[in-house]
Amino acid sequence: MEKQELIELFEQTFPFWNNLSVTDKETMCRTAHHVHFKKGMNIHDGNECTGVILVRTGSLRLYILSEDGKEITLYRIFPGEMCMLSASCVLETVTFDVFVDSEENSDCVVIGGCIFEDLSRRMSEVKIFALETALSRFSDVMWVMQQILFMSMDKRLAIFLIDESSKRGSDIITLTHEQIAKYMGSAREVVSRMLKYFSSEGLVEVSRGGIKLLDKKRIRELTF
Amino acid sequence: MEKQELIELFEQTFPFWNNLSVTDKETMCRTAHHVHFKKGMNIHDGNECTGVILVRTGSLRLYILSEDGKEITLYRIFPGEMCMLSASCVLETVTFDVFVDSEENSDCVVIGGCIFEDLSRRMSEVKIFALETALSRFSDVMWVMQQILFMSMDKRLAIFLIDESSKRGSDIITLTHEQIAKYMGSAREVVSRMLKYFSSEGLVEVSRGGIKLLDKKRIRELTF
DNA sequence: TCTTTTTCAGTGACTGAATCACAGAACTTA
DNA sequence: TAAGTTCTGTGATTCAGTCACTGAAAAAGA
Repeated sequence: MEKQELIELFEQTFPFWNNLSVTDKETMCRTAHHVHFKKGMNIHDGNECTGVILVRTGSLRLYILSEDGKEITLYRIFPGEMCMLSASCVLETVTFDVFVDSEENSDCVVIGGCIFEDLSRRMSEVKIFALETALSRFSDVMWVMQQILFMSMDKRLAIFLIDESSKRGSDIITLTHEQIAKYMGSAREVVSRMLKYFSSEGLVEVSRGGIKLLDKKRIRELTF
Repeated sequence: MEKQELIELFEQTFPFWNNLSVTDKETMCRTAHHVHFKKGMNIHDGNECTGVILVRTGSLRLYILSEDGKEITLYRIFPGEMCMLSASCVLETVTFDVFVDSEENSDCVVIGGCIFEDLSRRMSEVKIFALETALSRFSDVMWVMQQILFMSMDKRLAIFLIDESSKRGSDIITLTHEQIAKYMGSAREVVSRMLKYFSSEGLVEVSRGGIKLLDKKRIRELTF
């Protein structure tokens, strides 16, 4: 990856970039690693401080894990966004363990936690950016929680299908029931059964590894 | 409330206090209101920016509310602590609605949201404090979520009883099943049934409005 | 190409917890 | 002491998650 390219990426990602000293800019560029993560690979497991991860292509999934292996997806990170919670050392106040997987083959740029930590200690601007980035995900997480805690499965699945369809810009969702269940914090069988019900109502058409939305209007009604 | 008393409170609460200008200190003192909240009273409902609330005596309960009235308690705020999420205007990145009730008769000091906002815009130190305070609760909320999502009722109730007993420094917990259910994000009947089971096992003794912990050792074992 | 293996989906039985609809007991207040 | 309110107990029901297993479809290997 070109240095110029890296600088451009940093410019658009970090509002504080232009206020950094030449030395700090140099350090950032020199220490930033361009990393390719294979689909399904675990990137961060709550232990060491992986650092700040910028996603260029692909997507990451951030989740919590129970002792008996149950996962709840908190949110996903798409190109242009970044993962701040993986830089646990920058955010001492965040004490719960998050896990990060690469959902697809993803190209990322990783900035070592200590580099960022050093910057954030010296420049309040950087610290504010880190805190705000982390805090803004708090709201995403609360939305997920409200869905899991307050909404019925049919409503949640409808919301998921509509969201996913608009995000990907397609009426065909190529995800397995297992994946959907993970995103929704539910179980595969539950998703399968609900999809079958949706299908019997003519809302969707299910096939192996894919769901086609037939009647978005009526699916959307379920989300109200 | 004496001005001197107020200054002392601010000194121990806000690490940035001594770096404020005399004018700012003056403004803070002049605009801070000493408010008494009656037990059970709603203090903040997610709409207007109530401001930063410092608890002096009593306790507040912060919770989210579903459309059909179900509540999940996120955390509680005790003397010496403060509620930052009620200052929604200071934290633009927090977009979900929280509700705050006074659990008991509580003496609080409220600093208007706009005063704090103005400060935080001018002094990065104040902004960092606000963000860090809010973010530190993120971890509390995640702990609550992990309990609700991953743990069985008996374990959760055991954790609650042990926590509450150590917090109040007493083996007798004077809460109704209804209150416990609200704190735990469950239903009264469920708590009643589980308490009856605990009682049949000789772990606790239940009476109207109170629970006496008989065998803390075995209750604690349930929390593992 | 034809197996073999792996991944994905379908299904019935079961369990835990939330909800509903009561009833009765124990305090409070008039 | 009666009446009202708050708190608790209980059975029936529903919903979602879990378990155990099956078959179907796709991918990999021979």
